[in-house]
Amino acid sequence: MLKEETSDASGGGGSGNNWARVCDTCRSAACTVYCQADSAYLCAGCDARVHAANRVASRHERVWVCEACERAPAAFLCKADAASLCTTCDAEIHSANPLARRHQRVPILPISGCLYGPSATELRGRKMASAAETEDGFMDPEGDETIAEDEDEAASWLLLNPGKNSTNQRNGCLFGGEVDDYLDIVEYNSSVENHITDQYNQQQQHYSVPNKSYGGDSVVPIQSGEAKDHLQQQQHQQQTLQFGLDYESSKAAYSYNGSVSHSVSLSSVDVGIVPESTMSDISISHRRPPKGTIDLFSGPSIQMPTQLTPMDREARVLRYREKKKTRKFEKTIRYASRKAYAETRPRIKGRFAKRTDVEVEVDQMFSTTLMTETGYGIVPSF
DNA sequence: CGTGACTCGCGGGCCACATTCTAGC
DNA sequence: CCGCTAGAATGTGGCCCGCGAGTCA
Repeated sequence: MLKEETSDASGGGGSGNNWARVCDTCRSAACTVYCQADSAYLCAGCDARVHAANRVASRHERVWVCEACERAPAAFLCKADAASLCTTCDAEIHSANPLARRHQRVPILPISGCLYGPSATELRGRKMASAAETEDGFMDPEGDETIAEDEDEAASWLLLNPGKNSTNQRNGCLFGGEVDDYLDIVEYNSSVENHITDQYNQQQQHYSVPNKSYGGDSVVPIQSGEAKDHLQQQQHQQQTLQFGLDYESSKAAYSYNGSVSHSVSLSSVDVGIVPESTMSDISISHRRPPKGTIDLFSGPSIQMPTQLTPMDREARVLRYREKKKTRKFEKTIRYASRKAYAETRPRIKGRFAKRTDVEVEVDQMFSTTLMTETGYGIVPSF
């Protein structure tokens, strides 16, 4: 019904055009809230009317629309700017300069009922209780069997990330899939801090944002230019990478300045190409943890929860389903320069073959040209 | 209904080498 | 502590081949 034009609801509507999104119901007024259950953008009037219609509708969770682009659900509240921002705008605005990066932001909690009624804290409990209801929009249409399957699968791998979940739990809110997903990305940047926070600062009340010690932004994933276009690929990648993070190696990863922008002009860019320098920074912490540190895969760092409350399990399953919806299976290119080289290498039956001296010379010429045209950091071999 | 032969599609392995990273000095 | 160097590890794309699933007699 109202699901048309909402496919970009997951924060992708950031800076497409400057026009505010119109209400999906009346099609006349600018939307002010996004209803997660209906997947619809509504103006204040329609929101009040639709969600006051009955008790079920009144429990629909809504989030404010981004104040910057007015086209996507807000995911973060910037305290410094006193503005609600979607993930895209948040990333753009707060990666603009070092000062902006230090803005403290907190995830926006969904609201339900009357927008000026009960507090979000009260409503959170309701969401937990009603999460299994079909009108929450998360119910799997495939039926109970699939759900049980999902839950089993979810339980099998979601448990690998206890710290993150505990953070959300501490926050007292099960975020919508979009926000939660974003936090998973963010967690690449902030996992270290959150990990420590989880261990040593159980009293912290809200999702940890400040990150002064590393000079980077713990909330906004650094993205610019091409990298922003491949945010989703990075999501997947970073979700994977975060499991391999450890404190020492992540410190190195935090040293990047976030202003890297590479242009990729290869013909086969239909896969997610991650800016090389950024990814190399990431790879610092991923590929080979320095000796003397503990890899999460081999060490005892992951503390598997011995027992899950039904609420915990439900929350994890919901998060898993949301992630499952947004999974990206496209191959992610971590090093565009290596891709460029691989594409130019001679092959015999698909295998790389040794190059002749002539080919080496040609390749050197190509490398020089490519470097000047694309900005890749390709160093010709001598 | 069970079994063997055949086809089809998927996924892993292989290759060379530039790049990246670590250890040692 | 910093810089340099040597060596090891990593990642990249296209093709081949094995294996499982599906179909048919």
